[in-house]
Amino acid sequence: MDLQPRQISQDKLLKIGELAEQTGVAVGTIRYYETLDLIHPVQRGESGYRFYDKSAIRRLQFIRKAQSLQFTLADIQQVLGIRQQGTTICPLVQDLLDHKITHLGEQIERMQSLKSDLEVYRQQWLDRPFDDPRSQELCSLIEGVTYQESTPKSHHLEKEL
Amino acid sequence: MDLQPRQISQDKLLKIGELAEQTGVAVGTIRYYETLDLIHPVQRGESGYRFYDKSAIRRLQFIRKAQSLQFTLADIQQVLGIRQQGTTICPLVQDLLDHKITHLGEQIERMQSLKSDLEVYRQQWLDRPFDDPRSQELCSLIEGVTYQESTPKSHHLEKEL
DNA sequence: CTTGACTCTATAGTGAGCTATAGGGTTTAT
DNA sequence: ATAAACCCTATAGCTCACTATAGAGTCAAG
Repeated sequence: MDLQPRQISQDKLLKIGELAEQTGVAVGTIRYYETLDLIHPVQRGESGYRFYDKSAIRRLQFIRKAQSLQFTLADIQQVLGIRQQGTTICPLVQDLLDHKITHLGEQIERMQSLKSDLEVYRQQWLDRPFDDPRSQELCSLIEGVTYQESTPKSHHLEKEL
Repeated sequence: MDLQPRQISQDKLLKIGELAEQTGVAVGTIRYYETLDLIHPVQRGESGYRFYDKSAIRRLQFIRKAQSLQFTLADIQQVLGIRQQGTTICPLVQDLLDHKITHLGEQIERMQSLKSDLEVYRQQWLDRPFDDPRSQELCSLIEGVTYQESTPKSHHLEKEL
């Protein structure tokens, strides 16, 4: 009956499938993210269809980048959620960022250390003939690598990022 | 009736609770790892109790280290499993190591890049007064960071490690 | 004006890595 | 000899991040 169901459209808006295609994030995943308040459509059509603007693309890209770096959706929720509430909670953001930066630094160090452990291991493996019985010992190269964590409860770190 | 239930004990063996305490890995988790063949007791008492030697401690530490660096239990299974079968599958180990080393390098790079993004973001946040309306824009600093992945299907990487 | 591709909601299932519980047996200290 | 603290198996449940399914409505092309 109405001529234009998308009244507000300044630019062209994207339906969820189009957004999915442009970002490589599955439709179902986008809807799932919405239940977590990670992303919302700028409007809904009368039919209930979701419509997104271009910022949704950047938003999804940000989420994917953070995720690929081991940030959980809860982490991302925090960062994005705090933003939405304006600037009154800056110290909180500050803490969060400091925390993440520190943890990231630690994790990079540990990954670098494991990487060189593995490189040593690989080199030893290469230098040795297949049937050398001492290959058994090589495991100590891996098993023996020093491993100190900041907290005694080893599970803590993984949740800290 | 028998004087020493632990016949073979050259050194003193650990019961599962002691192993758990010494490593910080929960008893239930150790039993769970056993179902995955990641670790086994050196013997069972007549009662069915598990007894471990010291190598079990190093084994669990290795597993935790690898895990904290995003290796899955399946990855660890492979590395440890291959070891157990001797040296006949060296090329496979080689591939696995190469693969992991490469991926680790990539991930380190990406983490470094995110870290500096976050440092910029934090600095900007610090430089700006709490009530500055432009704080909104800061999000583009995070949302706008360049994000290129090696594969178009973004989910692949996480499973590759 | 119908067909097919798309969308909606709601709910259930997946896999990884555990954690908890039930219902029992064993060891150890008093 | 009895109670606490430990151990056993088997099974169920949990969190995270999705993915799939059912059952229904909507939109765009021919």
